[in-house]
Amino acid sequence: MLRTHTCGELTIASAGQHVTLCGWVQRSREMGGMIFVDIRDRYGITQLVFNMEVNKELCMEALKLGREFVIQAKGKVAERSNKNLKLPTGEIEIIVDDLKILNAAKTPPFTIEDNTDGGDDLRMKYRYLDIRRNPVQQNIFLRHKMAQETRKYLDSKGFIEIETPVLIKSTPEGARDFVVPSRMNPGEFYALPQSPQTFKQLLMVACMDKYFQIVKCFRDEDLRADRQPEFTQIDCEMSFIEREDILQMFEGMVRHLFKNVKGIELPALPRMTYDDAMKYYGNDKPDIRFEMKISELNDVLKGKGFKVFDDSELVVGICVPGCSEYTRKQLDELTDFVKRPQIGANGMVYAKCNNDGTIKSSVDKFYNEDELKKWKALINAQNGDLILILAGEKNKTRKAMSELRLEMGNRCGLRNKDTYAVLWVTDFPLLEWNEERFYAKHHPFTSPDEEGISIVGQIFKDLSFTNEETGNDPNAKNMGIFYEKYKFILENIKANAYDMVINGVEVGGGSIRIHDKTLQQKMFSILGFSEEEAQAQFGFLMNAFEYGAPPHGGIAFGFDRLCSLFGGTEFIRDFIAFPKNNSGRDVMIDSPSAISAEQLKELDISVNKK
RNA sequence: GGUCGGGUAGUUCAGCUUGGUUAGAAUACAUGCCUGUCACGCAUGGGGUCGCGGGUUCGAGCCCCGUCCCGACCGCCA
Repeated sequence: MLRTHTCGELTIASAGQHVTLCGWVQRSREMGGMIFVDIRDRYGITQLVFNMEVNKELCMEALKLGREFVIQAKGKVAERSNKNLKLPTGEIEIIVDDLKILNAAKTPPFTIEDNTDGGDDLRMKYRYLDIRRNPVQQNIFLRHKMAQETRKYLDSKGFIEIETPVLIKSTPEGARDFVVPSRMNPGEFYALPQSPQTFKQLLMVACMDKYFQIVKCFRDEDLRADRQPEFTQIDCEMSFIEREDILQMFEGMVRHLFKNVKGIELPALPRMTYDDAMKYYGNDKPDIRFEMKISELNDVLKGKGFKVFDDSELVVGICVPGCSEYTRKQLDELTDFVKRPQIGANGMVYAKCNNDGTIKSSVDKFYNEDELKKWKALINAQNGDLILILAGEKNKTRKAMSELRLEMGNRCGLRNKDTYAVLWVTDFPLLEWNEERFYAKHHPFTSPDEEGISIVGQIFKDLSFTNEETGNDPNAKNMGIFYEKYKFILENIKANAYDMVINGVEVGGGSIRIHDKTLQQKMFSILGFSEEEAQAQFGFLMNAFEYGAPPHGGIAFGFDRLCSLFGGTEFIRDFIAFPKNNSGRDVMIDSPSAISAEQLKELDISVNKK
C-alpha cells in the first residue's frame, strides 16, 4: 500500500502517529516561511504543513506542487494551533517529513471545487476531472447506495437477478432501436434492447417466478434533461400474482429506498386513476406535492354570451391561493406563458378574489358580480385567491392548464425538492389512436383489465374477426372499417397497467401481461399486425405461451430518474458517470464516430457521403 | 423536424439597446513579498481568430443573412 490512511479519516485521536497519505493537491498556500498544502482524495481533505526553518529542502520540493499533482506525503499527525471546524479533519495537520510527487499534472481547465467555474460542456469533456468534485462524487455515491438497497430489498423478497442479452432483435413498436450490424450475418442487424420486456416474460414461462435486473436500456430518440439514449432500469417481473401484489411489493421497495437512503418514512401511497389524474391535474403524472386541482367549469361559465367560452369544448380553472394581488404585469406574463407555442393556449382569463370580498375579473363585461361569486364557490376560492381560467379543445386545454398549474406551484414555492409526494396512477387506457391506427399505450404485451378482456373477446366473437373479413392487414381498407366500427369501444378499454409517480415525474411503470396466446394474437390484430408479422416478430413469445405460461406481470423503474429525484434535481446527467450531451454525443471520447472503410467492408455496409 | 436562449481571456461572464479610443471584470495561471493559512493577503505580469463564412458600412464583438456547436422545451420517447 502506498498509504496508511485516507485523507478523510485522521482526527485528533490520531495525533502523534506517523502516517502516509496519498492524494491530489487541492491547493497550496505559501506563507513565506511556511507552506500549507491541502491533499484530497475520495474520502476528504487533510492539511499538510511544511516549515522553512525545520526543513528548507523539503519546502523547496513543496513549492513545486501545482494543483492536481498526485503526491505521497509522510509525516506526523499533529494538533493544529488554528483549527478549521469546517473540515472533519480540521483539528489536525500532517507535519511532513517526506514528500514524493507520484505524478505531475497540467493545470486543469476548470477549478476542482464544489462551485466550479467550469461550464457543462467543458466539465463533460473532462468528466474524469469533474468527478473529482465533491458534489459529483456525492451523486455517484448516492447512485451506488440506491443500487445496493434495491438489490438488498429485492433479494430479501426472493427475487433473483438474471442478465438478459444486449444484442437482440429490432421490433417495429415503440421507440427507435439502436442497431448493431452483424459481421457474420451480412446485411443483418441486432438491436439493443429498449427494455428486456420479452426476455423477462420468457423467464416467467421458464419458472423463474421473481426476476429482477438493474440493466442498461437503449432508445434512439431525442434527449432531454431527464432522458438519455442509454439509461438504466430496475426491471422486475413476478408470476402467479395480481395487480395488487405488484403494487404492494414495489410500494415496499420505494418505501425501503426512502427509508434507507433518505431516512424518510413514506406514508402509504395514494392511488389515482388515469381518468382522475387527467381531470384534476391535466396530466398522467401529477405532482401532488400541492393541491391546486383543476375544476371543470363548463356548467357555470358557458352560455353567458362570452364567445370564447361558449365555443370551447372545455373550460377549466384553478385557484391559486393568496395571489389575488398579482399585478397586471404578472398576469400578462402568465398569459404569455400559456400562449407560448409549446403550451398553445389562446389566452387566459383571471378573476381576483379580493380581500374585501369583491371579485375583479378580466371578463367583467360578460359576467356580473353574482356570476363571479358562483365561480368562486364552484372553484372553492377564498378571499385573497386568484382564479385562472383556460378554455378550448379538451385535451389541449387540460395540458395547458397542467403546465400553468405547475408554473403557479413553482411561483408559490410549493414544489420543494425535499418534499416527496409518491403515488400510483392506475387504469390507463390500453390503446392510443394515432392518425390511422391504434398503438399500445404501454406495450403490446399489456393485459386489458377484466372488463377489457371480455370486450375484446366479444368483438372478435361478434365479428368472427377472421382473416377473410379484414385480411388482418393494417394497410387494407377493411382494417379501416374495423377501426371505424370499434374505435370508440377500443379507445375506452382500460389496461391492467400502473405507473409510479414522484413529484410529477414518472419513475416507474408496469402491467399485468397477457399470458394467453390467443389473447395476445387478438391484441396484435387490433394493433394492425398481420398474423405473419406477429409471428415473425413475436412468434418466440407466443410459442412460449403455448408451453404453459403462468399469469405474470411486472414493473420497470427508471433508475437514473429515481436517483436524480433522491438527489433533488431533474437532471439525470448529474447521476450518470459518463453521460451523453443533448445531441447524443459523448464529448469526452468524441462518439459516435465514423468507422474505417475496412470495417464497413467487413460489415458489408456502405455509407452515403454527404 | 420545430420554438426559444447562448457562443467574447484557461474558465465564468459584462460589453450588443444607440456601430467609432488600446475589448473589460472576476477567477485561474506566472513572478515577487509574507511563519498559522484554510475562498489567505499584498504587488506585478502574461493571456483574445469576440464560434465560422458572407453582407451592409468610411468603420462591425455590436446590424443583416447563412452555417456550426451548446443548452431548455415542443414533436418524438410502445
